[in-house]
Amino acid sequence: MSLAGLFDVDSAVTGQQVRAEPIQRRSAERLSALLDAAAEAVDAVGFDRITTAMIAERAGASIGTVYRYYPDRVAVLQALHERTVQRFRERVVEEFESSPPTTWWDVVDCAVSAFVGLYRSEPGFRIMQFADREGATLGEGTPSDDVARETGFFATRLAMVLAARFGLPDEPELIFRVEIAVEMADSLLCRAFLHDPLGDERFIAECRRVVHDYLATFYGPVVAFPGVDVSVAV
Amino acid sequence: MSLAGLFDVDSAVTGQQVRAEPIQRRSAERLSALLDAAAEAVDAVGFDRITTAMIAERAGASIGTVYRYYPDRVAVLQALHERTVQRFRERVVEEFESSPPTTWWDVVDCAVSAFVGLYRSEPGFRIMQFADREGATLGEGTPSDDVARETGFFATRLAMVLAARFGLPDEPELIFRVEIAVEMADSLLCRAFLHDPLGDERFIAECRRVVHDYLATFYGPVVAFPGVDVSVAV
DNA sequence: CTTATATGATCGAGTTCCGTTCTGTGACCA
DNA sequence: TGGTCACAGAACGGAACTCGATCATATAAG
Repeated sequence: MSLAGLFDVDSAVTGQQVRAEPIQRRSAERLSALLDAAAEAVDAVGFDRITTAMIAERAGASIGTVYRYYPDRVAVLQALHERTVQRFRERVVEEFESSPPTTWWDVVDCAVSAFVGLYRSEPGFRIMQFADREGATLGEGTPSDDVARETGFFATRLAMVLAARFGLPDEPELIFRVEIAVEMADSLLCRAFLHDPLGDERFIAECRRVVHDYLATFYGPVVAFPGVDVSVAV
Repeated sequence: MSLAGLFDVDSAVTGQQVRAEPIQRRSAERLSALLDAAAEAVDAVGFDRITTAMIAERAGASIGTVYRYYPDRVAVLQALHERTVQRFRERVVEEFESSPPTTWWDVVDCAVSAFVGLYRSEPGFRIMQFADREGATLGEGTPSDDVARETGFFATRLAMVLAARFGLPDEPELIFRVEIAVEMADSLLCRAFLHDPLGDERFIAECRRVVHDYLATFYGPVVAFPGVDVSVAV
């Protein structure tokens, strides 16, 4: 099983948020144009301030067109979220290919780099944080419970890679620990970009260190880990 | 400077979200009744499903009364958030008094216990997570930039306690590291309560371990720390 | 102590804004 | 030329928010 395969598109969780599959090619372009518009709007005004009219206008479409493809407002945001998660996975794979990982740490490093890179370049990337938490707040009758567990899903995939390719023990604990690591990294990276659009380097660096140290507690330190002193200081 | 003083009410960040200060005593009761109602509503339907009418009805007031005290819907949620943060601080102080801390770890431990305890007992406590992130998404023209930095504010206070009472070096790094720790703990504890209303013990325990290990990297391990093996395993 | 008056506090119908639906019109295909 | 796909924007409904009328309380005057 290849790295790319593990993270690939087909294995993604697909919520049925699209109302009508695009028949003509023109439609597919409209669809992505709508998501692009939503992504811009996310950066411009934030999640909640987004109006359907705003999305339609930025996409050069009309209100009706939005509702042709999505059942409601939040479905658009969910679709954007899924596309963003997908692009994140693709970006991780790209990082793998440009600098093939040789240790489990390299895998984590690639994931962090991918996250940071996309946060800087991809409009509306902050939507990553959003839906994960939001799915929980919807609480009771949410149909797509899968979406709420995106982070857990990604962690599971990542754990599989680490087990299959780098000999980490394939136990249930592995998934749990990777999820812990993902959760920590996510929060620290989001914090890094909270006020700084380029991302506060101190938080990014500390994120790498924290994740490394945490996993190294169980799976041994990586030799020649750059810039981190694992020993106890002061 | 006492522990209680460090966390006390007066030093809290006060966003001017209240439209009119209550003159008569009756008003103060109304105000807290509105927040109580909002808190119930948070648990009942989640953030976004909350309507102003819902808050008014639960509080036994009318729509107009809500808008007498708060400029808009989100201001009510922000006020609830601040009150919750305040109660969290008070709870931490209570924990301090019931079992006085003797090491820096005890302080962290109290904070975690306070967080978990309130999540279980205080209605609408999940609002903690919310506004921190949300303040950021509001982005540009937010008048109260202070509110967005609640976490950072709390971390600063906590760092002061650790420095003043437990001899941790009073450097800028301390604040930064405490903020990292708070950020990690926050995300892991929220994750613990994401699907489990009582909080997943595994995540709570791992939160304690992670925070301890991180701070111990800089400030030395705590002797006889319960149940955590600081040495590298496997 | 009673009454007058000002101001705080409350209410809820009315207004506006926004999400969503629906109907009419044009574009592509057989 | 009939039929389906795609689109636009007016129309609808509900929720956020405003505003003037009304009630409650505190202070001042008699």
